[in-house]
Parts: sequence; C-alpha cells; structure tokens
Amino acid sequence: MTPSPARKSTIKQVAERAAVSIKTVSRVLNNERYISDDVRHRVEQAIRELAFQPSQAARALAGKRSHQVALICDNPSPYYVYEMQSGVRAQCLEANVRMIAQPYDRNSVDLRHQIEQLIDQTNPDGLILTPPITDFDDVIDMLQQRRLKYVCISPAKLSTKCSAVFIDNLAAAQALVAYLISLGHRRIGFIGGHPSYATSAQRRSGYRRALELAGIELDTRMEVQGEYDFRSGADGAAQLLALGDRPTAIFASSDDMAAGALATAHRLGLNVPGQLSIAGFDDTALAEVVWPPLTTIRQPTRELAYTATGLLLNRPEPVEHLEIPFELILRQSTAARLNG
Amino acid sequence: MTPSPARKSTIKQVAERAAVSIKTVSRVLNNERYISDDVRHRVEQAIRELAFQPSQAARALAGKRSHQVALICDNPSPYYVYEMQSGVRAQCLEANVRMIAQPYDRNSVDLRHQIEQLIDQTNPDGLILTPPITDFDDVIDMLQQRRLKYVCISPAKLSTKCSAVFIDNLAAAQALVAYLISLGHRRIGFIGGHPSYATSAQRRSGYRRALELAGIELDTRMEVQGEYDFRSGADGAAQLLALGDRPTAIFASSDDMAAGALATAHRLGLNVPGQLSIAGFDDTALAEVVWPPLTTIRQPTRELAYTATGLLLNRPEPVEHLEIPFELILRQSTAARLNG
DNA sequence: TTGTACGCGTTATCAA
DNA sequence: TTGATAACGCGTACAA
Repeated sequence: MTPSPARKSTIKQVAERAAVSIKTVSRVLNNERYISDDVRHRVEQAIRELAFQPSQAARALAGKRSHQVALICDNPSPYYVYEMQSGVRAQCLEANVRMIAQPYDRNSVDLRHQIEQLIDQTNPDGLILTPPITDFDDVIDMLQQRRLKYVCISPAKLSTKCSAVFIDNLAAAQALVAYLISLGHRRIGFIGGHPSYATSAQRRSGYRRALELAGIELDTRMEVQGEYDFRSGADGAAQLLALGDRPTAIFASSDDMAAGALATAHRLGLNVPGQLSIAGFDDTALAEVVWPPLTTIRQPTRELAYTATGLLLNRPEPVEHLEIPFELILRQSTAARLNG
Repeated sequence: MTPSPARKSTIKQVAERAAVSIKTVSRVLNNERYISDDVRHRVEQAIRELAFQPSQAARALAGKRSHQVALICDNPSPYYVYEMQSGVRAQCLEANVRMIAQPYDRNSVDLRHQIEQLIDQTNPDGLILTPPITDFDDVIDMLQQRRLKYVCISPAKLSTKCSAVFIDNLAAAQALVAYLISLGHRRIGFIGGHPSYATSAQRRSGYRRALELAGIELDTRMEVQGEYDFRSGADGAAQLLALGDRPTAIFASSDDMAAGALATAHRLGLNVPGQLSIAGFDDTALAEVVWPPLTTIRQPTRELAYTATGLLLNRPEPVEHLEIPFELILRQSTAARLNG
C-alpha cells in the first residue's frame, strides 16, 4: 500500500516517474493501442504509486468526451429513483464514467430548460431518460437537435431515433391477472398508475386482455385511477372495497400502490390472504419488504437502468430496442385459493 | 423568449456581443465588484440572449472553485437518500452549484478510496457527510489532511474541526416516550436502530431517560435491536409481542421500523390503535404514507441537508454547530388512551 | 511505437 | 473600473 499523497498528482508527474512523455501516459489512461507492454506496465505502476486520478475537468475540456452521463429521472417514488441511480451507477463504475443524477420534477414548466442547462454545463456523453420524460416532445426534440446520445427506459412508443430498454408491460400485467383468474377469482379490481405514464395504459390493457381471454366481462367500476404512490393505492382500494359486490382480488399497477391497498385491506379487517388477494408490479422493490408478501411481477428497475446505461456507453452507433424479460414471482399473498 | 441555439455559446461570444472583454463577462458571472451598472446590464442581456451557460469543466480547471459539492450519503433507506438529495439540491440551486450524488455503501472496504477518487476527479468545493460515514475516522482524517471543507449531518460527536447540523435525538426520543407514558402506557417496547449509527444510541438514551423520569423500571427484554429498516422493525416487534407480558406500546427508532412493527401488529391481529400504540421517528417521511397514522418525531431530513449545504457554501470560515428543533407530531395511532 | 505543439473555455495576475 | 495574457491539465493532430 502506498500512502496516498495529500495533494493531487498530475499526469506530468506520472510521466516523469515512468520516464515517458505525457502523451504516453494519456494513451495508457485511454486504453489506446500501439503501446509496448513494457511501457504500459511502467506507466501503470507510476499511476498506482502516485495514486493518480485524471481530472475530469481537464479531460472534459480537452477531449470530446466528458466521461459523464446524466440520469434524468423523475420521482414517482423514492424507491424508484434509488433503484435507477443504483443501476446506472453500477454500469458507470465498470465504464469508469461518472453519473450525474439529481431528482427532477416533471411538473416544473421549465424542465426542458433545466435539462438544457445541465447539458451546457456538464456536456455529458449521454443521457438516460425515464418515464414520463421519455415522452416529452420538447425535451426529445432538443436532444435530437443537439445530436446528443440518449437512451429511453420504458418509453411510450419506440422510436427509430434512439435506443430503448423496456419490459413488455402489457404481457406482464396480463400474466399476473391470468394467474389471479386461475386461482378462481372472477371479480378483480384494478388500480391504475399515474395517467401521465405510458406504462399505466399498457398495464391496464394487460388487465383487460386477461379478463377478455377468460370470458370475464369488464366492469368499469372495477377500474380505479391511481398515481403510482402509496396513498393513491390505499384510496383506490378503499373505493373498490366499498362496492356492493366487492372484488375478491386487486391488481395494483405498482408496488407502492399494492402496499397501500394492503394497508386499506387491513384497516377494513380483511385478513389478507384469506378474503382478498392483492397483486402488483414490483417496480421499486418495495414488495420485498411488505408483509404479507404480495404476488408480484418483478420489474427489475435496476436492471433496466443498468442495461440502458450499457447501451449508451458501449454501443455508440446503432439504435437498439432491448426487451428485458419480466419474471412472474408468485408469493404467499395470493397463493391461498379463493375461499379456501 | 429567445430560441436557444443548438450549439453551445462561449464566454467569448458573449463578450463580443456586449462589446466588452472576456474578463468583464467573467466578472459578471462571478458577481465580482468594480463593475459599472451599465456594463453589467449589457453583459447580462447578452448572456440571456445567447442562453449562455459557463462550462463547468473550464471553470473547474481554471479557477479555485469547481462549483460542485459532493453528497456522501449511505443508504439506510431509499427514502432517506432521496430526502437528503432533495435538500442538498435545493440549496445548490440557489447557490448555482452542482450537486454530485451517488449511493455509497458503508460496508465497502475501500470507501475511503472511493471518496478520494471522487475528490481527485471532481475537485468539489465541499462535501456533505451523513451517518455513519460522519464517524469513520479514516475518511475524516483524509478530508482533514487535504484541507477540504465538509459538513457533517448528525455526527456521533461534535468536533471543533468541522461544522455540523443535527437535532437533539435524545431529547426527541425522550419527548415521544414521555408522551406514550402520558397516555397511560407503562410497558413500552423499544426497537433500536442500526448499531453503527450514533443516533441509535442517542435515541435509546432518550427512551431510557423518559422511563427513568416516570419512575418506570427498565426491563431490558423490552429493548430489541433493529437495523433501521422495515424488516428489522417487523422482526423486532414480533420479538416484543411474543413476550409473556407484552408491551402496550412500541417506540421504534425510525419510521421504516415503525411501519414494520405496524405490519407485525396487523399480522398478529392486534388492531392498532386499540390494543397497541406505535410511535417512531419520521426520518424518511415514510410515516406520511403509513396507515394508520403513526405518532412521530418529525426529523426533517431534507431540512438538515438543506441547512448543512448552506453552511458549507455560505460560511467559509467558522466552524458552526447548528441544532434544528424537532417537532412532535401527534397522530391517531396513539391518540386513543390505553384501554379506552 | 513514441513524442511535440497546440488548444479547449474559463479564472488569476497584473497592468492600464 | 476595465483589459491583455498566462495559466489550469488533459486530449488531438501531426511529426518522428
């Protein structure tokens, strides 16, 4: 172990120590070709000995890359933001790139301006967008106009202009509702996501298709609007469970809402999983900590983020649309058959 | 509204448009003195017209400041991280400074190295530390050695070397437990926080002091260890409620744990708030969305972060220790008197 | 395979 | 109160 110096070392010092030119050190740093092994080793050792770290500022200023990617993530749920950041960061760590992340508010009128400001100031190598910003035309147009690289996570529709990473929300929702039906449920409530998210409509479609395939007629009173957060899930469930012929199962479009529905069920004295099955999407890994366990579709938010960042950093050229398979995770809450 | 140009504008272009020198533009940007109002207005208008944003990279390279602060925040809970980021960011926005934030893992052996790397690469103007990193000697020593500015949030002990922002955890816990006692409770369970956080011990002390002042003898079986997360709260409550003479109230050291305790209570058929009162710290704003409402100490995490960042940015010189008053929030869960 | 010279866009220094 | 010029630490273009 070399004690790290109190002052920052520069590339020049490394060059002197390794008895090579500055440019050669730069070559090693950037993994360029045409370097003899001997020189490379010498340089690497000097870097280690001096605990040298290149200055982001200087690299960004001199080169074409800034070695930074920006995560533009709105905040439906802190868990969601956290998972996104973790996924992006993991990939950045491997690529030796810095993540720039900060909570954004989709409701601010000058969101586009804020993002533009970020771009001008930091000159990121690329951006990761999450819903619903993926679907904001003014933002997308601006990125396009500036010829910036970006990847969309779960966009409303796939574009030929940029890469996207997503899961098949419709199929996933359908699979989960079909499972509830297979347990014997016929009256299944639906709590929708926030209307400004495209995934909300996709998941509703999946719900409806599952009913349709099972020959169950759609009862629109069984569909309530949510906002992807705990509170709206609790309210939505209250609305559903106040119906005369109330549902025997509830499908919530996110885990925050499913957890809210659970809370309401408890409040009403419905002992899940005896009298009510609750299922939902595990967008935010919240289902992991909920008791009793929910039946969920595991949407690996972190993996979406990780994959998207990989696409951004490692495949400069082609536009790709990558679908990540969802995984249906069956848990205890709905494992008990309806009415024993 | 000026249509923002597709390409980034430079300080040089601004200077030409305002018919002044580059340096003068720089003066305006940095709020330096000795500028005539006339010139200042001309420059400001040119900046607006060109939608000019200074390059972070160039500023950082040329100047002594990088206009960036780093938030070194561990992840006891995604909500906590989110609140911290929001608070720091709000202050950064006002000061026109960029926040660098990314989840850290307190368990990684090379945490100090990771932070050092961040510092070397980004050269931040200052750092915000959160527990338990505030109490890691190797990290603190490194910061001290490099003469970096940093502010600690809720550190284990106040140091004369750096500023700190905190609430009186002992007094807050004491107040909350005293309130439970005033409701008639005598057997009050305690679920502690993660042992590596200093706040855990502080809150336990508050719990004990409240009992002591009420003349209630401490029963160590009533104190269980938690880890500040939902799961450990649920487990801790299960342990407490399995006792022969089980507690009539539970005080959890965080809201995640309080929510966990709630879940356990429901599972056991204890209808909160009939047979059991649950109270806790609202570290992460989770209590806001829990049903039934918890009685909490609102620890304004976001405000702690906001204040700490303000200290860092606006008071370069003196070391200050700032205490933020806590707030006791009475909610339904414990509002009902014991046994009606 | 390696080195030299220049420039990136801003701030700092010093002179006017 | 303003301006000219030299850094800042690295990547790029080109030469050796």
